[in-house]
Amino acid sequence: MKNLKLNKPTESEMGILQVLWEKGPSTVREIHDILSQTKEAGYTTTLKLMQIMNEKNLLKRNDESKTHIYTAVIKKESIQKQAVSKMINGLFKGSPAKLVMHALGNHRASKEEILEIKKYLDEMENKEKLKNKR
Amino acid sequence: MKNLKLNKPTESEMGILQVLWEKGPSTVREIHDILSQTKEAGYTTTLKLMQIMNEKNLLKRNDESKTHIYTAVIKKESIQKQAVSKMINGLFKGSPAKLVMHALGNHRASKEEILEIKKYLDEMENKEKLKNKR
DNA sequence: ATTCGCCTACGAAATAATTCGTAGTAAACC
DNA sequence: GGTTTACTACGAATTATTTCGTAGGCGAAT
Repeated sequence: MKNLKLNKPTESEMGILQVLWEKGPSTVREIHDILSQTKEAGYTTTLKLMQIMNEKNLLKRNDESKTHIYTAVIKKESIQKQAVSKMINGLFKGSPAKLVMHALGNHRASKEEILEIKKYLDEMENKEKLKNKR
Repeated sequence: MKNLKLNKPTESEMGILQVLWEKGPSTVREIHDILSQTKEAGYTTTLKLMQIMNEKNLLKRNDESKTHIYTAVIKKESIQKQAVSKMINGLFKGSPAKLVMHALGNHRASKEEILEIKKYLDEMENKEKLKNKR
């Protein structure tokens, strides 16, 4: 049996994952350079972190060449889902609508985005209706 | 000058805050009993945590009677706002709409809630228009 | 007055997460 | 060939967070 534990990434690990999701497979150096723009940290710190993440199966790596290339194993969508759920269950006590309005209230959305959301809501309502008919 | 540091609550501290927000000012015992339903922990652990939070000014307490009563100092709204921002800037890279759709996609919203959100969106659009007219 | 139950205070252990120094190695360079 | 440069490996220190045992106090019940 494989070691497929459900390891949730720590705060710093999230930082690394986000860069990997954005850039795709990368070397430690690449990740580190990007993270350095925002955050103070030594190179070996980033390296160590990524090694640990590799052990935890958050990342996998290709070490054919001397300079290893890391890839995110865990999918962004799964973390997003998990994070949204946690927030709705915790901070917004079961009300997705409250979260939605907070999100829209504090972060300007473009007209296109607003339309998109409306469309999405319409679809939800239709599905709802269909279900009730049965 | 007062010690008003910007202490962000840890994971466990969040648990306590959430109960306090829900129930209002409470004793350690009350908080602990509620947390115990979900999570294994000794009473003195909860106590210690709340004492620390008091020092950090996350809570304040009334110790007139032997059994102290704690109140959340930090407002739920401010944490919500902070959490939503973090999520939009990090996981959803600047797109509130994506977050919104994730939230609605994975957590059933009632018809009323959907209507409410639509109303909210309409208001946003109107404000937008007014602004453009000026 | 003694015991019992519940409360606070607080040190300190246990655990988790982060950070970094040092050593070793291979390729590139002079 | 010797030196410089850029990597990895990894132990171990540091810092943050969580957990709990133990001591002492106060009031109600016996």
